[in-house]
Parts: sequence; structure tokens; C-alpha cells
Amino acid sequence: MVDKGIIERKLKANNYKLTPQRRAIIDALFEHRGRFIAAGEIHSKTLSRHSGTDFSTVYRNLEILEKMGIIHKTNIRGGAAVYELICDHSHHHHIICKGCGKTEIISACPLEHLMEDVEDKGFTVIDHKFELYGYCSKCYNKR
Amino acid sequence: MVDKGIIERKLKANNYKLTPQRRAIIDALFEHRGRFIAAGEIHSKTLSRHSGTDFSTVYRNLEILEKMGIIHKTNIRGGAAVYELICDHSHHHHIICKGCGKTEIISACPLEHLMEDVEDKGFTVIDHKFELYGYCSKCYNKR
DNA sequence: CTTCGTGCAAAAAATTTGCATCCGT
DNA sequence: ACGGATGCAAATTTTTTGCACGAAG
Repeated sequence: MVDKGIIERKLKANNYKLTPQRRAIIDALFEHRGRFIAAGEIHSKTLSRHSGTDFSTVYRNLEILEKMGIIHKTNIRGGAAVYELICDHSHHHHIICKGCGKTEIISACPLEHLMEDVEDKGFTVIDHKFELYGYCSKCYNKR
Repeated sequence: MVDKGIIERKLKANNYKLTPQRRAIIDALFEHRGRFIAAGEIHSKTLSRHSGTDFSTVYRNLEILEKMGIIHKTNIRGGAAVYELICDHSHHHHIICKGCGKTEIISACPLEHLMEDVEDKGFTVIDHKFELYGYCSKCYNKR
């Protein structure tokens, strides 16, 4: 996934229409590329691009995007789920500090090592998530 | 993490008390070893072991257990978060079907390949999560 | 025109919090 | 006894749904 254009083509290919709201949501996610963002934040960002966009619209679209493998949904940050756009051209994973919540990017990807094993099980892999949890040096020293 | 005993010792070591509620919650998680379980299910299971246990108690304990690296919290299954006990003696990851939600276990672990890379960043890794998403053969054929 | 998408309003679900009391240690 | 843990009740926050209308292809 290189740019917004590809996402939009992918949507069309699946009979999804290109509404301004949807575009605004994708823009918000795109602007946040590489970081996690919660539904609430996506909603506010979307508002500034297309005022009036409803929260339910945001959720409905996040669900679609997730099913299509365009975004990821994860649970860090206590309560609300966070989302992240998947960009192949900068494919990466995260290490998340359990102390302060800070995240850093890991560029290595472990998938290649076990693709075969998995497809033996009859599953067709279309996406994956790899996250490391630990403590950054600051938080580690505080203990 | 081999058995409940170790979890209990780990709690004591961190000044957490061993209440019957907490024990019941751990038991519920333990009984579910290897599978995901939502807070609601944990609560019901806990009730049968120690009736009266409150939902808030369940959540407070799940938070503690997660912070201690004893359980994992994930988002599949639309709404609620799901939890899973981490057992070293049967360390594994999951592949999750985006169609029907079915999960299967992957025993290979990708972590060893990139431990060094990560610790270079100053992070101390204490836990990790690796999840594959795709379609099981049934759901794949339906498309 | 046909189908999908949206806003609105409301509900349901999930999670969190304050506080008085209770119970492990 | 002390300090953490619990239950209760209530509030918040997050997410989902039904429906009539509007808009994209």
C-alpha cells in the first residue's frame, strides 16, 4: 500500500463508494501513518476535513477498512482500541513501553520465517501483527 | 510460567494480596489456557468459584495481571477485548480467521530472530505478541 | 435508479471510578 | 493494625444499531 490512491482503488474494487466522509477518514489515518490513533481522534480529525461526520460513520468505516486489511486494530492505552494504517512501503512493527506507553518502530519482520508452517494449516494469511512489550530505558531505571 | 503457583508467588513478590476473588480469576484464566477469553466470560467463570465477585474486581485484576506480564489483552471479536494467560511451557501465537473468527495455534515464535536489534534501542523486552490474520479454508472458498 | 452510505438518536456494551468497608499479611 | 482489595452504585467511555433520507456510480 503506497498511497491513498491505492486504498481508494481497493475500495472501489470491492464495491465500496468513495464518499467525502470515507475519504476524510482515510486522510486522517494517512496523516497518522506510523503511529497508533484511537477512534475518537480519528473522528475529530475527520471533522476538520468534513464537518458533520458522525461517530457511527467512523466506526462503520474502520470496520470495513479492517476487514479489508488496510488498517490494524490493537489494544494498548487501557480503554479504547487504537488503529493504524498498514503501509507496505514502510512495513514495520512496534515495541511498546509498559511504563509510559511510548512506542518505537521495529523494521524487521518475522513473518517470512514461518509462512510455510502456517499455510500448511489451510489458512491463507493476509495480514499479521507483531508487537513487543517492555520498558524503555527511562522506565526501566525507575523500578 | 508453569502453573498457578508461580503466578501466585509472582503476585506476592509484588505486594499483591492473595484474595479468593483474585484466585478465582486466575483459575478462570488458567482453565482457558491456550484460548482467548473476554472479561465477561472471565467474570461468569469467576462467579461460579467465588460468587459475588464484582465486574470491577475482574477488571482491576486483569489490569494488574497485564501490567505484570502474566496475561495478554487483544482485540479480535469486534467489541470487547479478549485476554489470554501467558504460559511459557506452551508458548505460542495465533492465526485468526477474519471470516469466522476461528483461531488456531502457531507454535513457532519469531522473537529470537530479532532480540538483538531491539535491545539496541534501549528497550528491555519482557513480552511480545504475534498474530496472523487470514482466512481458514472454509471462509476462503466462500469468497 | 439502485445500492450503499450517512446522520441522527438511542441503546447497548464495555470499562472505570469514588467511597466505605473488609480482609490478607 | 496497615494497606491493599472488594462490593456497590453510578458514571463514563466506547461501540453498535435502526431507520429514513441523501448521494455515488
